[in-house]
Amino acid sequence: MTRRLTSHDVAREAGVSVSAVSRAFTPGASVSPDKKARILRAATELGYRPNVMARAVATKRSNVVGLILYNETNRHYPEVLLALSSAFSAFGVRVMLFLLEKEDEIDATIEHILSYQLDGVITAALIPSKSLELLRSARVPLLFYNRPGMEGCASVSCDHMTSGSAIARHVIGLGRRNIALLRAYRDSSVGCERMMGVEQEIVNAGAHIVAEFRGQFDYKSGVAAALLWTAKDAPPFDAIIAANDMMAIGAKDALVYHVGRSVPDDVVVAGFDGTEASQWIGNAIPSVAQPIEQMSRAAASMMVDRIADPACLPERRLFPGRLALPDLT
Amino acid sequence: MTRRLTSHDVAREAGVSVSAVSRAFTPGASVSPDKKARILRAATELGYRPNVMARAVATKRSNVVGLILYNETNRHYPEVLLALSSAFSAFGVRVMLFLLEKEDEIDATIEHILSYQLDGVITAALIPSKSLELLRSARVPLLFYNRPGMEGCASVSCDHMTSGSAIARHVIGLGRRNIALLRAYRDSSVGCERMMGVEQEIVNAGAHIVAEFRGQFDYKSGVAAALLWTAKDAPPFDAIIAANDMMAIGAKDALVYHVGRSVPDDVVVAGFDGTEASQWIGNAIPSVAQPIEQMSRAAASMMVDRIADPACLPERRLFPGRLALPDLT
DNA sequence: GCCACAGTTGCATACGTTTGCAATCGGTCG
DNA sequence: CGACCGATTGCAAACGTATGCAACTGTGGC
Repeated sequence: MTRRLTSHDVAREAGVSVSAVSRAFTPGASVSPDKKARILRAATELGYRPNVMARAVATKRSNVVGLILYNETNRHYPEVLLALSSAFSAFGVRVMLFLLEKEDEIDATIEHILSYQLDGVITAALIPSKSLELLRSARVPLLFYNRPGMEGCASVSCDHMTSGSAIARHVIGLGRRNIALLRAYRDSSVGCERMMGVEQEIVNAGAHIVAEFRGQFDYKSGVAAALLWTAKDAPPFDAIIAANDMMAIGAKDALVYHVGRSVPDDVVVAGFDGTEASQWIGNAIPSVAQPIEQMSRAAASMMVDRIADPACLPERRLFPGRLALPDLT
Repeated sequence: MTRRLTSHDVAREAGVSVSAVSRAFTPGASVSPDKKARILRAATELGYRPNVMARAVATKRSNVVGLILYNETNRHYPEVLLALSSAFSAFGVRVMLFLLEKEDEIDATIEHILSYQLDGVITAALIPSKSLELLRSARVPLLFYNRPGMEGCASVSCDHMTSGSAIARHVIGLGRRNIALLRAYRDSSVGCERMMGVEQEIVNAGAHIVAEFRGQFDYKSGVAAALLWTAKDAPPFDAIIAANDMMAIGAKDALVYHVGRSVPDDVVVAGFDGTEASQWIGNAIPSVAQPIEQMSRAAASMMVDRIADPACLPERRLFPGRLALPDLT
């Protein structure tokens, strides 16, 4: 039964005290260079690595942040998770994932997070004010990702409204005037902001919203909307703008394969997120991509700052979307 | 400056010792029912939650497992991550993500993992024998996910070979005899196993492999392969089987939109993974889905077992793929 | 030779929990 | 009534690290 190596073992091996070992592994601590070298040599020789958990208990800092995500089918979040995890690792910070299976798990999740002594929390989910208060009183820095966020809370978001205006301008620039809007459900802040931008641009340009439908961000919703809009008695339209790419692709497929319309000749179909699929030759959906890399890096660095100085101002950073137009070769 | 609540606070409030508080929060510990109730009441009243880090130090068990993934564009892994995280949360175990940006980070990552005192490690990446030895000597249970794994290592995988046979049988059942193979790079075990199954079935059925190409699991590779195979002097083919859906969709798109072939009439294109995109009307790619949910649940329960009893046999569980045929309505 | 001083070092304590052990308690059985 | 037994309880020592503080070192200035 081999016991795990501790700083005591290294101290004995190098002929110094445990304090010295601890200091050798703490950047900027007061150790003479030669002693530090001797300790590090002994450590690598024995195969010692400081115990992060014990360090966390002693310093009250875990170097781990929590990430709260919905377990929805939205294929966008996994990508965000990877980008965030990668961005944080540049700061030596790890990410622990907290998935919400159901809406009402959020309070229990916050309780979990509190007991994990995390240094901070990034959430892509809304947080009820009760839990928000809990986090605040425990002084754990909070950062909203793509959420409007509360007053006094830091956030990193894509500027969905101007993204909406941009895609609408592009569609209108293609000569379309009668536009059908494939919205998301009402409490999706991202979906609402996008569509607000879209509407505003349509109004400004004097084009028309001829039909609306609320979907669930998924392929099926797109199909359903397109079928509904092409039933008889439905008003004619020459463009569809959907709140995300999945719905746009669903609508496009239904138009082409079920109804026999030509896309983009008869109808231009546009979406959001700039997913890979939107750029495939077979889909060729104009879209607006979120700058996930930049947003993640910003989130990571803001979080690290807030951990270092909790009194740091709750900045809200907005990143513009990037128009992603399919390469029609 | 409010200090964090500790078991001492609860003990004082409830008029008991810290040990009693600890036992009240430890299932199966020896506390009288009424005292336990009093403690829990005091705890919720104060808003106390045990400190998981400190507990981890004391018990040498963190209730956190590490998950090693490649940061590749493979859209399949994020889904696995979510499923695993969800499966583990049923056991009260959290998942900490370790992303490999580059191939050579694996050893450094293992070092990190060791210093995090994780209870176990699930890896979708190969692990060099040096690091493997490190993990083994630290007695941290290891589980390979969709990797052949070493001797004596537990693993959970999809049975890619029979999946390959199944999809090939399906393609041949559609009357195709001249099949082009869109392989993955040589060191992808998943890709190789799939193609071995495919080849075996083709040979058994007396059909022919008329062309081969190695891709990178991405859309672009599929496009490139299809263009290559339809250049003049290339042998004719009536089916393509690709090592995953992305490549299959790329090949299909190139055939349809660049070359003007009809899919599936002229050429049947099949893939692997049963992604949502493969089932879209516009793609309609026959595929084989991995039973991610079941695999994740199996992985979680195996890992939990191995944590409880490290001497537990290194079982290898293989799950059959599920044929995913597009709904051609 | 003495003092001030900056840089090192180790001791001891703290971090918040768990747990072995011994003590205590109440009850039952002979 | 005493002995024994099981359940409960608190004390104290872990777990592995960080760090304030005092002691110690060697240096230079007067």
